[in-house]
Amino acid sequence: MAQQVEGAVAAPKRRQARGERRIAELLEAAGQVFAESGYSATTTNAIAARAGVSPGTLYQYFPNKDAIADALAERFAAELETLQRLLVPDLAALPLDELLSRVLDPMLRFQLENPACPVLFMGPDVPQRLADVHAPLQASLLAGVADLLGALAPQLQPDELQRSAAVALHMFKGVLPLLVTTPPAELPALVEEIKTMFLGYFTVLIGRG
Amino acid sequence: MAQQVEGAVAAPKRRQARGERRIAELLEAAGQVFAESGYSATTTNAIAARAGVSPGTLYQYFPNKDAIADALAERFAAELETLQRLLVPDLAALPLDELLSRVLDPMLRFQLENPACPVLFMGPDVPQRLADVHAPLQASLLAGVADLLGALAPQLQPDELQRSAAVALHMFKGVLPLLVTTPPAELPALVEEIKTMFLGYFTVLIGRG
DNA sequence: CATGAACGCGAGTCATTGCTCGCATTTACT
DNA sequence: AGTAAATGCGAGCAATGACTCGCGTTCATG
Repeated sequence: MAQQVEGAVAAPKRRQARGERRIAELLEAAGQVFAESGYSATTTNAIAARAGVSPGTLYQYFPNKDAIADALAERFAAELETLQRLLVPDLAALPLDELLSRVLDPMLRFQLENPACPVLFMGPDVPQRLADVHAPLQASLLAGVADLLGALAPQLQPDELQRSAAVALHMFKGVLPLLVTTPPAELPALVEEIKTMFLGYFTVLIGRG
Repeated sequence: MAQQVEGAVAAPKRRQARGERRIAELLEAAGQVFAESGYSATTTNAIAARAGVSPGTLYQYFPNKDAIADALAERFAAELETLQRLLVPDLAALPLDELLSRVLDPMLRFQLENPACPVLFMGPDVPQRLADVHAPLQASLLAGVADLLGALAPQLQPDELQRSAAVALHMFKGVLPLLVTTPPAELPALVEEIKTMFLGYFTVLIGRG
């Protein structure tokens, strides 16, 4: 991030100010185009055009199309890993609706600001390597949800917890497209509705003797 | 469908026996490949190869790639329209779990047998024309769900019904990937879990005075 | 069997798109 | 100002994939 000093560390590229900005712009543009068109249908030329630069400029900062997706996905992975730390079983002590707010609010905000995230993580047309790279994160998220559910509903068996956690994650994924297509004015109501959805499901899970 | 007669109607192609079979094989293959790779990432050559024919043969029956997706989508649309007729508000008289079984069982079976359906109807990379063609069906499904919900929870306002119906539909979409990746032995349990998910959500919606 | 039409093939064409290269411009530092 | 490196461009190169074409095969009919 900070290499104004001439001594420099690791990657001692000199004039990084513009470069870093360009990279950020390119990733932003890539995120938009990926979100709109999916992975295979987006062209590098479209990304460059969206960022307002020429194809050559794009390829000065990224060796190929995959690398762009990688860089975006890595950023997403880092943020998701941070968000995942919210999924501690201690939360189970809270009232269910507050628990849901604590977990869902940051998660939904992140997804709203990064609509390309689900495309790159779960699109059917992403390069296999990218899918492999993020399988562990998916698994870890799943485990986090399963643990939380286990704390909420101790009577459930491990395989039931796995299944319920998987269903919960897929419910979440499923409503993401709604987030980005909903006009901002109706967002709060939608977020409430999503919480209601989880509230209902989890209540049934907990209430099963 | 049945044109053994030589008089013929509309499209009086003569030797349809083999041809119809090929078309069915090609659509079946296309469904598989679309489901695996999404629209833009599937190549017509891959479809032909999956069907065990040459590219030229494929293009004898379909003018272009879009037409293949169209044919598949039209078939899906027809089946979905049939399934949608199950969504009558009369169902609201039934116990909630039986209502859910009546609606979800056929729906889930259809989706399980046609994994390409969500890809073609909701993929971000389908040609715009295809998306337009099926927007009405989507809207009609949404209205059906909203009506059913209205019968179940009469105290909800129209805009709340719309929102809840949209969320319900997206929940459904979201769990579809689970269906096709779940080993057959665990399918019944998954289906039960999906019903539980809707049961919880709808119960909260109904129970709100 | 003869014949014409449907069927089938797969190498080849053409447009698209990922990507490169040579050169011009900007910037940081002397 | 002088410089060298970083940045920028956009016309093109090459690979991919949608689609065609000419020819051979199979089948329903007379």
